[in-house]
Amino acid sequence: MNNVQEESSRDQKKYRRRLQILEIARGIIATKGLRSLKVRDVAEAAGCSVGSVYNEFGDFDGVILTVNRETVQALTLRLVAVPAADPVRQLYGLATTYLEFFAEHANLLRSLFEHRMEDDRPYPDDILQMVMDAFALMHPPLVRLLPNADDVQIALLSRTLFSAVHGIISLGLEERMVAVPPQMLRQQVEQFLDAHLGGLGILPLR
Amino acid sequence: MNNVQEESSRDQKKYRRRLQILEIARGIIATKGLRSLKVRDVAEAAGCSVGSVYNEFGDFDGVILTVNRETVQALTLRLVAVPAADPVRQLYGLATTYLEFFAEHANLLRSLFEHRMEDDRPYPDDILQMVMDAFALMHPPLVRLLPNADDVQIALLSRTLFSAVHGIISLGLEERMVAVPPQMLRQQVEQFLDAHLGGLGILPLR
DNA sequence: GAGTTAAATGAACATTGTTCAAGTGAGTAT
DNA sequence: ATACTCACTTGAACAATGTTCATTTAACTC
Repeated sequence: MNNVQEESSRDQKKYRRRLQILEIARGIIATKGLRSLKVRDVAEAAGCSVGSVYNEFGDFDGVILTVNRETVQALTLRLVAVPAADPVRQLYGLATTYLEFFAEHANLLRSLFEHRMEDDRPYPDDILQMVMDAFALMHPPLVRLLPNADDVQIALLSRTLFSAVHGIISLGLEERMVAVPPQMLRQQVEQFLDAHLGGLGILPLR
Repeated sequence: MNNVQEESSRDQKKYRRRLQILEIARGIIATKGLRSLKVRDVAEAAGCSVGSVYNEFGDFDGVILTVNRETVQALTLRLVAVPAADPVRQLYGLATTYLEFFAEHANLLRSLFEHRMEDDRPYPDDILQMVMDAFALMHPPLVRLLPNADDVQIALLSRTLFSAVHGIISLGLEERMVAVPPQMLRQQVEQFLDAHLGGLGILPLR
């Protein structure tokens, strides 16, 4: 039972620390990259022992995967908030929103796409599914714009188009590779959509 | 001076072992992924001490980067061999050749695009330049197909288009993500080019 | 308050990248 | 042929980092 001095139960404390660990890990990944994430740094910053990190997440991959899971969730929140009134604007909105999110959280996105599991353990299915779902968000507007097309074809097209946008953005923001200026990148993505939608018989925005 | 028993000078031995180390490292990356590459494994397989690996490559990143360098070189060789007679076919050829190469050497390509340097050391410029140059191989055919376009615009378009193809392929081959069947992926890439070239006012192949 | 149990601890261990003092041997000079 | 030199090799030791677990702690229960 709770008394006055203890403001939180054991579970609440545990949960708070879990969040704290995740926040610290996310901060390190975001600012210094996944490769700079170290168990001891996280434990020290969270004011606990390394054992506690393992107790909470099983292994270190568990911390990374949880951060990655939350990254997809945050991305999805941003993407589903794109207005759906005009399907063409929605497609542009999805692309530029992805660009904005990627630019704001480049290292978190890289952690999501580049992290490899130890040995041959499989990547968690739920994360993969969330990524696939996010990439499928172009499906509804495409259905509206191509009412005569096969639904399976559109599903494929949706993934293809989003993957293409992903490629343009992820390589464009790759500072290793003489990065493209961010404003130019937006223009690049939009021009890409102009041409591609045009080629699909859809009247583009410009 | 050489005698009969020693078939090679010191330098030749050194060079041979360098090649051997690279071959072993490449094999491990290709079959088990970059994360499974270990100095001791490489040294043991090459029949030398870990110190010799360091002596030859400076640090372990040096081995990885040399493998990556050779990967881009091999990729470039394949891409420049694409026939240039018909610029439209050349564009399709570049894309499908990239797909083939990526499918054959998925882990080597991932090593190239996903490897991050320790700390904040910069990625070697020559490798970045080679990647950029490879991605610029769509420039000449695009110039021929869009004679009235600004050359800078075409340079941008070339990189955008290749980046898009890269995104489609790298995510499509990502076995983590319920990979797309390989033959379907080729069709996907070609349909992508159909639509995009069409949108650019270029008559596509199909 | 005593007992139970989940959680925390951190030292010890395992793995892996890195260094370096000592040894080796191919080339060279005499 | 012998001695010398110096670049290269070696592998043990070290450093950094992920992982485990016997012990301790403290929250909860009765």
